[in-house]
Order: sequence, then C-alpha cells, then structure tokens
Amino acid sequence: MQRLTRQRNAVFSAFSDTGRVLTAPQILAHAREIVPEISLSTVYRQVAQLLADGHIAKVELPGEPARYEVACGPDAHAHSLHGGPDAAHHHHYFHCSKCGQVFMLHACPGPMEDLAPKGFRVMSHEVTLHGLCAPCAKAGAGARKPG
Amino acid sequence: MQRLTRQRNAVFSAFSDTGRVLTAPQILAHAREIVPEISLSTVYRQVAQLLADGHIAKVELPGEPARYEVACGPDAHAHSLHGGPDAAHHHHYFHCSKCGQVFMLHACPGPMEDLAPKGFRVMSHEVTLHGLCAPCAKAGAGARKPG
DNA sequence: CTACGTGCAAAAAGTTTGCAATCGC
DNA sequence: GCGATTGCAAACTTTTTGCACGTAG
Repeated sequence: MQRLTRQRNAVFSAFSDTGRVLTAPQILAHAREIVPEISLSTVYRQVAQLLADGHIAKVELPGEPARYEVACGPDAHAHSLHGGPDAAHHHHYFHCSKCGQVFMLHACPGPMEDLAPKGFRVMSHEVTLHGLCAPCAKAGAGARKPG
Repeated sequence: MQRLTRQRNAVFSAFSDTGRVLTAPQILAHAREIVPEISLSTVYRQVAQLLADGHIAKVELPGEPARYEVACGPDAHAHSLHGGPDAAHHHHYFHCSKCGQVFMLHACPGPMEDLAPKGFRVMSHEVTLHGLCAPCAKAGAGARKPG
C-alpha cells in the first residue's frame, strides 16, 4: 500500500497546480517549492507510481525527453498497465518551438491505415504538431521561455 | 575537407547495403562487417558528418533512440543545416511493434492546422504509425526480431 | 608532412537502482 | 515497530568530447 508522503503530494501538485505537460526536472522544480529537499530520484519514483496508478500519463515526443501530464479523458483512471500507444483513446500534442511548452490537442485526424503500405497492419498512430503556441504567436519575436 | 576513410565508407555502406532505417549500434554492427575495428564514436562522428552533408537524415520517433536513413526525395542533397522538422517536404514513419524495424511512408495525411487550438500557428507535423509490418503480419505470432 | 580522422576513455544528459536512514501508518 | 519511501551515489543508456596516435592526401 502506498503512503501519503509530502513528496508524493508535491509531485502530484506540480501537475494539478500548473495543468501543464512537464518533464522530470520541471516536476522537481515545482515540487521543491513545496518540499525543498525532494530529490530527482523520488520524482521519477513517484512518477512511475502515479503512472502505474493511472493518475498521470507519459508523453513522448520525437527527440524530446519524456514529459508527463495528468491523466484525463473517459478512462483516465483505468489502470492500463501496458502504457503503450495502443490505448482505446489517445491524444496528440503540439510542441511550441519558441517556449518549448507542450499542449495536448483534443482533436484527432482519424484513422490512418491508408498511409501504410499494403500488408501492413496499423494499430495506432501518434501526431505531433510543431509551431508557435498562442502566447508566443501573439508575442512575436519578443517572447522567451517562461519557467 | 573530409577524407575518404574506410570507416566513412563502412558507415555509409550500412545504409546503401540494407536500405533500412538504422540506430547507431545497428550501423556499428553493419560497419564492423567491413571494418571490424571501427568504434561507436566514429559511427556517431561519421553520422554527424553525413547529416551535415545531407547524405542521410535523422529519424526520431517518440520514446525511441535516434535512427538514420539515406536522404531521399527531391532535395535530398540540399544542405539544409537547420535539420528541423520544418523542411519543405517530409516523411512519416511506421514502427513495427514486433520486429522493431522502422519504415518510411510515402504518404502524408495533409495539413493539420485544424487540430491546434485557435491562435496556435502550426508550422509542421510528424506522424508515427504503430502496428505490424507486412513480414510480421504475415508471420503471425512466430516472427522474431531480424538482425 | 600535416591536418583530419580514429579509438579509447571519460563526460554529459536522462533515467533507474542499491542501500542505509527515515517516516507513515 | 514494520515496511514503504526517501536521499544520495552509483549504474545504465544514448550521445558527445578530449586526447594521443594514425593515416589520407
């Protein structure tokens, strides 16, 4: 049985406080505002635990370190232990080239079997969009990475 | 000026011989069949050189180590030094869950601005398909990772 | 001959793990 | 008190770099 430690609370707060898609070091930074002595190892261990419990989800984008977000959607709390990209429902993501932030998208281009050659069996797909998020697009060339 | 070393030839042969999308250790394995003493450092350095020269392209998939493939298409030889996902033409990829091999796709689902929220400026997109490649789909549950 | 390329070892970045001390329950 | 959890350090994976030696041109 898992215990309600200050560290566990601090890690989850990073998500509930920001509502953002965060990397492990970003989670650490947020968690340290609550529990200054928390270590990166504990962040990774709590993230693994929260993943297994289905409270958060792993977000992997091409060429980027792993990020994590609060699990949302119809079966957010379902403990699908495999964690693969083959879940019944899925999300896609937008990666801002200026501020580096990642945003979940709520739309899906639909099935993509046609993109694969004959004989290939498509079981899932992932889409990543790149460009400027609304704040950065509005700010023009002046914006910089917000913490 | 770059020199025509046996190692450089061996690294490029890995691509021309297999025509596949390869990870650095896979390139090393192929290259060692030609130049047994070649090191992984040299593979990475030659890959960097071949990338800069536009002879090969980097393929990054979510949660996967970087792979490389022979540059192909209309401006394969154009030395676009930025290497970002914003090139004029691009490819998408299929990742086989059974054999782990990556295949380039020749189709594109088209523009995806509609997936992003209002105010977001979409500049490029990446699509990754997952499933079974033709050989693995045909082989059923019997196939295993081919070298 | 000389500078670029190579192999090795060490470093860097991201993530995981072993272990003794700590703390929830 | 017991055992899960923590912090630290070390290991691990992927990729990069420093350095002395080797080799292409």
